[in-house]
Amino acid sequence: MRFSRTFIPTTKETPNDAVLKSHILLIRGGYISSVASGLYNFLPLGKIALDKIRAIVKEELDKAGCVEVDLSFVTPSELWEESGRLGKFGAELLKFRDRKENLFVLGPTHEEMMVNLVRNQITSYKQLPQNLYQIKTKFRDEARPRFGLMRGREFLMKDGYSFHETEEDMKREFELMEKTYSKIFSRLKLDFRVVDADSGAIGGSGSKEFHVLADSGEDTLVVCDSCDYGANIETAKRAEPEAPETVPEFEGDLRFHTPNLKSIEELSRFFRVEPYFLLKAVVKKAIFEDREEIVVFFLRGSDELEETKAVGTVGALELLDATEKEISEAGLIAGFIGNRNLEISHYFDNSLKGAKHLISGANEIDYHLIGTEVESGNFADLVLVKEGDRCSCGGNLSYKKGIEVGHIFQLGTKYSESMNANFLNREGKSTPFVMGTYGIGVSRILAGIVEQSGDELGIVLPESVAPYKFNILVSNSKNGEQMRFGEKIYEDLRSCGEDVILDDRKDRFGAKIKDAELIGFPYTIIVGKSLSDGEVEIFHRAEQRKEKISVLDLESRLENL
RNA sequence: CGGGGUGUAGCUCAGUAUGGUUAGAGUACUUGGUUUGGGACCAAGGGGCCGAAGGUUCGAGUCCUUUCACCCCGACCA
Repeated sequence: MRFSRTFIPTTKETPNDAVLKSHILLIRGGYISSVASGLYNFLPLGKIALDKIRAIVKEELDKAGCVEVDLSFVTPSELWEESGRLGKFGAELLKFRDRKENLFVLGPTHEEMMVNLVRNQITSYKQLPQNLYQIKTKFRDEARPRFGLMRGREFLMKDGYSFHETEEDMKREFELMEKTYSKIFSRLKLDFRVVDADSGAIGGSGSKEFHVLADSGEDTLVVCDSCDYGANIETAKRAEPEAPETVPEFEGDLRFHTPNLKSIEELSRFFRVEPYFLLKAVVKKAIFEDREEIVVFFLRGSDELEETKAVGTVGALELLDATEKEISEAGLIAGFIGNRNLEISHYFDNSLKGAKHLISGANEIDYHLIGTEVESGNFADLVLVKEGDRCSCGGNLSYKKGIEVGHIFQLGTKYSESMNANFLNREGKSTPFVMGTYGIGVSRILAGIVEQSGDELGIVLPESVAPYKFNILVSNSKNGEQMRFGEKIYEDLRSCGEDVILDDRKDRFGAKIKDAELIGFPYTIIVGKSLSDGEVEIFHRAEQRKEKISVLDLESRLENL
């Protein structure tokens, strides 16, 4: 490609509506342009890069035995009613009617469509397993699109769905997909982590996310420094912390006057007791589909509540902070809440199983109980894992920020049951498919790569993704000798099948090299004034290094890049 | 959906507290000339419904009302 003939609108200024590095650089580099909130055009460079990522995804999936399809983007609302997700997905679904007043949905994900495709077509265990995927535009009417390609409304996603005879076979495929995804992200030269994830409302026994590590990531990951444990903070586990050495000797629910002492800190100081031995009560209002309820979560005073875990524990749609009014209406006294004689729903964190020598609220104003115990109740993992907590391997846990680029899911029979998608098993019995579902955010990967490797000069892309591996920069395009030599390398590389672009624009050297740095061509061959001495330079973008080389050695040097 | 901010040339922004020539700069663009290794210089040009609608006024980019769009923080995010 000749630079002068393609369309690469680079800008010197950073666009006023971009904040994130990847967003700024992709726009400045002429990869994308914005259309409306959460909507982007892919310009020639962006399109090529996206296609290259897409090709890698496809290649690895096909190797793993997956089969590509392409389902219609516009999906009939009936399918969504059938699965029960029309209301649940809510405002994120972009709905509209056709001229006959039929309701349609722009696909945000395609479980329904895919189940609909295979049901009544795959009818026997002999046709299983099957793993179908597509790489296709999705649309989610996000409440707040942001960060450019990172969280757009329209985006390119690979979504795959597998169908199995048994749970075991689905798990086998799940593991295969984990390996396949890891290969894909490795080929894309991403620094990524596979972590345990919250299965969420969708259910299922296992879910893993693939995160590109980057400070700008929206998710917090808990990772171990000595084993390969990693988890989204929403589901992260830790080894039980060791109890402090000084154990308070209180026993037997002694009522103690504690006027106005409400916070963990105040109580800890007053009683000279580690927060570990205080019973912390967190009051929330749980919202269910048909009702609301005040719920109390008990933790050790040294711990904090992880809300996603709490939501899962009570099976609520969401948890809101309870207001003072709601707390007192529920018969609770803020600051003095304890587990004794507590009428309303409450849950204990697992770390409180069999806990003794505790100090808790007495459910009575200005009184606490000392030496109380937790004997029985509903226990669950509720705790927010903190940096510095111990991993079960003994290592140290710390936080990292991640950009979610992949998510694999053991779905089970949720959709096949609700949508009546069955097959005949070996016993001749009609059975719902056991399903897995696997997603990759293809356009988000492009943002993730730039986020992770972009530097102060601009974009840095791995060769596997870069639109052009070689950029031939003719320093002075009016200089016949330079231009002829540039043309020659250009033709040579092209005939070798390399992705190469010839910067034949009439700009000066400074402007062209700035663009080369911004766009991030892996190698820029600078044909300049030293050509008369028989030399050119190769600029290595990632290392920001210039290499002088004799024109005689150029060909063999380029072959080895 | 709550809170905040911004809309003026392709892009980045002045101008708006206090209304008043023909609305500015930089950059980008066109033409001519000089220049040619780190976003050149000189000269001459083209480019604006001042987000939209309504209002106040002799007069509105500027004041008032309504509205739309975009961005940020939060809520939300299979």
